[in-house]
Amino acid sequence: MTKTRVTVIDIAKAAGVSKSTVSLVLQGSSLVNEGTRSKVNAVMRELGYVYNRGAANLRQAGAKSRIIGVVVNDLTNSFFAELAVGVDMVVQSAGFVQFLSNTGESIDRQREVVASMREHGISGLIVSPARATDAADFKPLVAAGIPVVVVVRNLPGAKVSSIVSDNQAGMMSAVQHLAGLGHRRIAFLGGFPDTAVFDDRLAGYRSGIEAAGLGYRGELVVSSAPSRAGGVEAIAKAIALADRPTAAVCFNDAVAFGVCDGLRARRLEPGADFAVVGFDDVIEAQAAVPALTTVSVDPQGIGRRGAQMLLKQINAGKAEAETVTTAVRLVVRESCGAARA
Amino acid sequence: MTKTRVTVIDIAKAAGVSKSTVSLVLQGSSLVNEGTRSKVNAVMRELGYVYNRGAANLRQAGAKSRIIGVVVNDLTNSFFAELAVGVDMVVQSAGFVQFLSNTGESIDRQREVVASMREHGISGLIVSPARATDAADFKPLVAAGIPVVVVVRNLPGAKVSSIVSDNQAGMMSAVQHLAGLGHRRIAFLGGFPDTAVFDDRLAGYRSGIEAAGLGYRGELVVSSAPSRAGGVEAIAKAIALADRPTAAVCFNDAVAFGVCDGLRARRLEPGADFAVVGFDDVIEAQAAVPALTTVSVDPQGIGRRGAQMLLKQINAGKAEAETVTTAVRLVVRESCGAARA
DNA sequence: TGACATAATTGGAACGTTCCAAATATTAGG
DNA sequence: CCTAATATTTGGAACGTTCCAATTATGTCA
Repeated sequence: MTKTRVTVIDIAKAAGVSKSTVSLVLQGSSLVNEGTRSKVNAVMRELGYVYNRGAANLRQAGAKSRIIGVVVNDLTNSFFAELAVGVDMVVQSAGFVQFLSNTGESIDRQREVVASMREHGISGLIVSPARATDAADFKPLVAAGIPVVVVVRNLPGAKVSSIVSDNQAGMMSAVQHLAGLGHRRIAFLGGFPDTAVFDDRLAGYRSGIEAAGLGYRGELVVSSAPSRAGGVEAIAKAIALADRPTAAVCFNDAVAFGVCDGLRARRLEPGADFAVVGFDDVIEAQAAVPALTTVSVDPQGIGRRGAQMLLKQINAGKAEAETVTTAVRLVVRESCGAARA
Repeated sequence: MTKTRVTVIDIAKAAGVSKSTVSLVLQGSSLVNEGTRSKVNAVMRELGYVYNRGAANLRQAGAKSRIIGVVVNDLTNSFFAELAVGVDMVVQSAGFVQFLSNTGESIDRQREVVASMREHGISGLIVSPARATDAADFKPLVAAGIPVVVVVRNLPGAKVSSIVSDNQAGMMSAVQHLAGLGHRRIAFLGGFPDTAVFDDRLAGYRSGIEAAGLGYRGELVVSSAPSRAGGVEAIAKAIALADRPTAAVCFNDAVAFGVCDGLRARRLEPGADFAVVGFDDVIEAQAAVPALTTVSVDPQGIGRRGAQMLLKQINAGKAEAETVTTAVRLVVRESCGAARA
């Protein structure tokens, strides 16, 4: 209806004060008289005033936009959705708003999205980088004084803060648990070898194998897409091996679910005929049949923690890169066959 | 490093042209000479120029912010995550960015979030409203010329566009399918009666019952929380009826899973001893045991469609409220017992 | 070459806010 | 009633962009 928006000047005129006073009220300054304040507030309500943050942080000439950018590589994976929710919690209670985008593992998209966020003047960025992201990609951001926190996947070589779960310890405990149940041939299924997370988890697998006194054998490591479909594929290859494994640790829960599908297609019951352990503890893990034994990483916690770290850096005005690995724990349910034993 | 950011004026100076020319280049105007353009572009790259969208749309005095707000009521539910991904797809390829927030069904949070988005000058809003959202809540937005599209849950009485799935037809076909399998006593389980979606689905149930020549009987309708736990509760009540049902359509898939749990707890096998049909076709539906027969609604499609509708309204500059119901289809799997027959 | 069209460029003046220094009101102390 | 202190208010001048009207360069035609 009204073509022209209501500005501080309109408020000022209507309330019989100056625009500066209105601005003071907006900022909750203690300089302004109580009576004036309430009158101004009343007028604002009456005229339906909407604060123009764009204009404000144009003047404020700084990174005071109160926008936090969040970039995840796969929002359809509930792990990352949970992560985003965790970030949102602390970001919102700190009076910031979240700018969330999904890259779907596309590195071009990621670049676009980050550029766009920068144009909008985000005051910080939390990112779970797409595969094969170049460590130098976030250089310009930090050079411009915009704090960046990398979560879930770390970016070796990049001078940014990061929070990753303890992939190595988690995978190691999974392997040792299976070994403790008597399995001697334990496969490692799924995941793309060109990621740091894969390397970490594989290293944990290897340590677990060796700690259990089993020999590490390369043919038991079958990589694939880190998805349900990838899991189906991986288990097919593993089952075809001459020296067939009796158990598997999977790159993540999605792969584990795929492995279960693949087992059933071969009339093998996960848990009973073949032990399966996942990684992540996504929300579906406990409701699945059989309930998935998996390494729990609390994505929401990582999100919250990452957001706290970021806010700290924003407030400090200084980006001291720090790296945190969060503890994980094995959650034993049914798919490993422990219930039977 | 550099305390002061690079502006068009810096570029202008370095390139030996005026700021107006630089602005023209930024907008891709055809007025500017090819040579000048490339020189300006080169300088921009060299100095690491970052466009300041805030300043731009301050001047442009309009809703040209290229930000789309997306508000969902539960991001941890993969249904809504998928929806957001669908929105993001079309929004991004149209050169907009997405501002996503999660309300977690809190109506206060929803208000905050929407207010904040407005301050940031969103040019449109897509919202899956929290429960019990007041139809008048989005009035100020549309009054200010900001298009709003409501998805998934409709807001009767609000003059905004909306996209909802065809709840009525979906539920009706589910009932008819069960009737076709020979069931005469079909229950409707789960959901809160104070929502428009519930009313629609219940109406569909009723039509289905009547179309099949079965009498509608109120005691077969058992409401509960639309969750897994609610499903357990609802089936307990239904089983206790004197004239016990032999099949049930459920408010959504979560309820349906709970119903399966509840049946098993009574040594009844879903699919074989009691037919269960869900609604939504969440990602877990096909992997569950037994695979869930359900009404598929394609959240990503709704997201895409909603975004297209919104963009259309933004471009038209005029919000012609339209309501679309998207088709749904029954996906027959195992939990209805059809495989047996 | 002059006249005129066309192509390319350019200085302000906005946009809605915050900041600053300065002005004005109010109060207290003598 | 004057002075000094304190409490409140206030006009500009920014911020980085786009728009407009006006200017200057480049061609074209007779």
